[in-house]
Amino acid sequence: MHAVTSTRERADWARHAEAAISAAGLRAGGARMAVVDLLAAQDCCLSAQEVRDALAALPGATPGMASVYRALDTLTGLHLVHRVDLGGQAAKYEPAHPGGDHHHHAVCGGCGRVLAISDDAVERALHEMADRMAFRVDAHDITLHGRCARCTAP
Amino acid sequence: MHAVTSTRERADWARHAEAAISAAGLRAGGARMAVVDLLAAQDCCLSAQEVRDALAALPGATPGMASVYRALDTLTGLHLVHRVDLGGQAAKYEPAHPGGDHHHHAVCGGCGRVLAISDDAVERALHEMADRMAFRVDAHDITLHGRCARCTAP
DNA sequence: GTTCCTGCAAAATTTTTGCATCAGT
DNA sequence: ACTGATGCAAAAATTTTGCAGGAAC
Repeated sequence: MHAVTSTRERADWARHAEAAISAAGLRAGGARMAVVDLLAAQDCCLSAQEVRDALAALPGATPGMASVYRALDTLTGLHLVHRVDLGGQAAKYEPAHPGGDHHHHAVCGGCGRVLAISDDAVERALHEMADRMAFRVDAHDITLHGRCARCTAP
Repeated sequence: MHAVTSTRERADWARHAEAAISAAGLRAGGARMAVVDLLAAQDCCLSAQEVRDALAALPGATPGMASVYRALDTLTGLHLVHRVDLGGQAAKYEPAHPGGDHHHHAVCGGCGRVLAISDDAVERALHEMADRMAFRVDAHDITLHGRCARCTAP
């Protein structure tokens, strides 16, 4: 039930993102590609600040926060990145894998960790609900709040 | 399927909130109670700024933003209020009705309106998933993004 | 060479905190 | 009266914007 993203999928996403950026008539700038490459290597979602910090830890020039935000905005606009609001102050971002790896998030109130979750039955019920609604559903997010196994003390 | 909150439920919530505040050893201060009364009258969620603006439009003293935030924090801590992050910049808040009126949100990308939604099948699937998980689920949020009927132009 | 991208700095937004004063119990 | 709540102001945190210079195509 843990949504796992394979190394293959990650590389695929980075290539897909690069192609989509190019197809949109946009350029492969340094900061933008650094963000793509960093996100491609992630399992879970990152905040803009976390993206910047991670890039700062890497060799090479560190992009400014503004460029990180602009890159994330652009990628979100191209549906290459999914923006996630988990209740903290800062929004988080993660790669949107075209085919599989559709997942949601469980936030532990104890340690703050974010777990990826996925469940076919829930997705099915959600889609059936969407079909019955007078609302065209483009995307959906589910966030669970609670305690992870490690933080559930007896 | 529209989650409707009756006048009765609203009054109940305000009374319940007042009792819970008192039971927690907290006081019925002016700003705090103004926020409770305002939220009790709402159908949908409001941001802190919207709460403050609505209170400013009412006769009587207008509480400061800090007091609004503190009231909302306190109420959220007592599980009287539910904090909702719908993807905008500001968090929103709505009364947490003890028994019924468990609902989620659909955000229209066209007009920005927020619709309340609820679906038993989805809730059931979600609870079944929670039972299978190594994670104690205390609360969950579902947010749909898309277009409302009015904004789906042909 | 043209146009977009980037970085810095400044600003706008949202939320939190310190402290003196006021109000509820 | 005692203690917690409030308001103001300042600060912190997050995100956006303007503009000059640099990079991609």
